[in-house]
Amino acid sequence: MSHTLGIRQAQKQKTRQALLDAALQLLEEQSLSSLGLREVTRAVGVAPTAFYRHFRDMADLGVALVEEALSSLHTTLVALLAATGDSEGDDEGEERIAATVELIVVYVRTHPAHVRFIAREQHGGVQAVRSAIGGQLTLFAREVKDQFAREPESAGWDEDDLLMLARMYVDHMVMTASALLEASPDTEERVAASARRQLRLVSLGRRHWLDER
Amino acid sequence: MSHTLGIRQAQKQKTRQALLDAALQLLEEQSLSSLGLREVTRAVGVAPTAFYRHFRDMADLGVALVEEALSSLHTTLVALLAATGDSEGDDEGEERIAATVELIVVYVRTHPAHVRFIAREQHGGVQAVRSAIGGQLTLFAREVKDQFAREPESAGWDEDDLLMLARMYVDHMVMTASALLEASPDTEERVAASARRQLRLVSLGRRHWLDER
DNA sequence: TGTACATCAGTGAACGCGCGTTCACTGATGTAC
DNA sequence: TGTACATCAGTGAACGCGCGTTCACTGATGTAC
Repeated sequence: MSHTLGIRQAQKQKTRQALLDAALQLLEEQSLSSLGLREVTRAVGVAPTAFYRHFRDMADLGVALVEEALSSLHTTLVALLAATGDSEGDDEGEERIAATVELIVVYVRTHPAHVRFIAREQHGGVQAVRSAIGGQLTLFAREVKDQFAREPESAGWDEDDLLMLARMYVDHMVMTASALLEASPDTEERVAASARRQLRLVSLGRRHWLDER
Repeated sequence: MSHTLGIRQAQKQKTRQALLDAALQLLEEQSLSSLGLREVTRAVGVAPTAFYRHFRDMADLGVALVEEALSSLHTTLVALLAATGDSEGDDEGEERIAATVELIVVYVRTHPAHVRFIAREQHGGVQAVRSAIGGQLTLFAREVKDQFAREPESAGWDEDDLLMLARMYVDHMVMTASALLEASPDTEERVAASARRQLRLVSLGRRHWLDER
């Protein structure tokens, strides 16, 4: 009685996923606007024309990749926020900062191609993909803001300032992830240490935000 | 007795500059890895083969563009640091922050194509161009660090922390510039205001950096 | 200043190649009875 | 369960096109005497 999706549809989805995977791998070495449809189908082992059964063009595939990449990032972010919510006041947030950076390090290690894709296409040459990424990052910032709003340190903050702070965190995460990509295994710890100090600085600024009136 | 460079060499340089200008304009709508040599020569009005008198390939032209874009940014940065050096202690640095953001706003208005190029190719698909940009930004960070080192607020800071702070400023500038590009004339002021608040937050963090020991 | 030769920025024809897209097709899967 | 027809993911040939690169060239500019 279980709904098994049908052989045809299952096979179609498998091909679609293969196209996405192949594209993502090819995009490690080039940008979306120079990636060809034939390159992708060749890598998968299907005829070029099969591509059209799944995507209108490469921009369309790019938008699908954004969805895939950022939904996995979303999972990570939610985990990060949950971990962030507890243990307060005891160590000035040092533990949270370490956990945040560690999560980013692990994410980059497990999803390097996704991170590279997002960093590259965030300002890349394909309009539809840029908008998709921008929209998702704005959503992320709003979630982070909502989390911040629940924390006691945010008493007295107005909405705009909270959103600004959240954007700093999100942008900093993307930047750290991208910096970790370029790092070799032995410079990785340096990058992580620098990211932690930057978060510490922002956290200090946050704590003193309302001091001056 | 003045050295007038010669008609031939002057004409060559003029063509070279025309190629750079045409490429920069074409790159507003696409990324370097998808820009063709023939597109560029067609826009200038010379034969495709003339390209090889000036550049080995498009990556080579890209590196030349990085030099052009970041040397004008360098001029702006030096002006910014000079303006930053004076007037201390009276208004918590609010004036300096306003001046910094205003300088970025003006720079983006006067050099939008250069800004877009740097933002796009910083993580783009052409290795040589990525390295060129990365190297220049690192140089910038070092200059900013040297300026910071001269300021009284930096007493007691170690080298690594100063460099980290400088990188935050440089990265923030690039990010703000890129955000301003996407902004319409009526959202521009919102972006600028947010950038100022972010700088204020960092500045607060800087002031309290040594508090905790 | 004038002449003879060298240099070299830009030309234009030619090449082979891979591209995106079209089209009519095939044959396994799905559906109706 | 079996049969007859519909659907549709993937095929393969064909197309016109613009690409990067080669090559021998031209003619204005530069140089030596």
